[in-house]
Amino acid sequence: MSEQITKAEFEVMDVLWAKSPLAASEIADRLSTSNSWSLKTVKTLLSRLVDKGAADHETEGRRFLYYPIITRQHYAQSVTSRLADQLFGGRAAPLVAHLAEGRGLTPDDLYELEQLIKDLKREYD
Amino acid sequence: MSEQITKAEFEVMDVLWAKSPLAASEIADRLSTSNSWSLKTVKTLLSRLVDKGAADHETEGRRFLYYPIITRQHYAQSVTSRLADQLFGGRAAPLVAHLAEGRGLTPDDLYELEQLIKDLKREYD
DNA sequence: AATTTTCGATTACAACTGTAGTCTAAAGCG
DNA sequence: CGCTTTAGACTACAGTTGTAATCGAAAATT
Repeated sequence: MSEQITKAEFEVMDVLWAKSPLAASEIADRLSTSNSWSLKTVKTLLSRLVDKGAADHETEGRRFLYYPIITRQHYAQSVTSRLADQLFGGRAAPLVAHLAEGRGLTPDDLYELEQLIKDLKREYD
Repeated sequence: MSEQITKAEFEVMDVLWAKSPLAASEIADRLSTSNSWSLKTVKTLLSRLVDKGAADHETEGRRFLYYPIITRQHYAQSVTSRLADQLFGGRAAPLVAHLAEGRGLTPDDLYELEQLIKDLKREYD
């Protein structure tokens, strides 16, 4: 199911998550700020994403317009979940603690988290 | 610096984090419950971890006793941080939200988080 | 219509990973 | 003191990933 999306492939997906459908050349353009991949490279990555079922394309004239199949939500969730399981026995608090320790959460972060927790607690009634 | 530790290598590190120093055969034994790797495989993984600077060994008689160089703390922090950056622009709340949505946080998780946040807020005074 | 450009498809190729096997020397066994 | 076991060192080999290049067909240009 949820296949291994590699680091390079993720960047391509991130472009598609921001806007789709897009042609390969458009995707390459949007990636050109962050990377220096040739168009060929981007096309290879796109093919692999299609093979893996993470994206697909429709045909427009003689070129393809790509769009994501798996959602960013879904992907984020599965990766986060896997990380939490592996590193923290599935518990959220140590994960957040590590974030806090590693880089400091801003007061905004804390406020946001507080609200989130309030909401989640309300669900338990 | 903090090198790429692969999935298989991580499992070996996890054994070392639990107890060290250990000989290769002991490590293989401890892994045998979760995996079915041959001793050779474990030794290869150990060598690679040493190459990557994640572990090292001391000599005892004619065999090696391995121990971790990078700590679990450090590793967890760097992986968590990278994930948060990549997926959530470095913000913690969406990360927790995803955990919550994906699998449900237990009331205990929430309580723990609440305490953690309280502590962190206190630091801002 | 002939030439150039542009697509996607196929192929390349080295580094990294998973998963060992072989080689060599030392250590213990008989 | 030879024979077997055991350790680490070195080698292997297919699959994945990063990073393209080449090929053949269709489209655009001149």
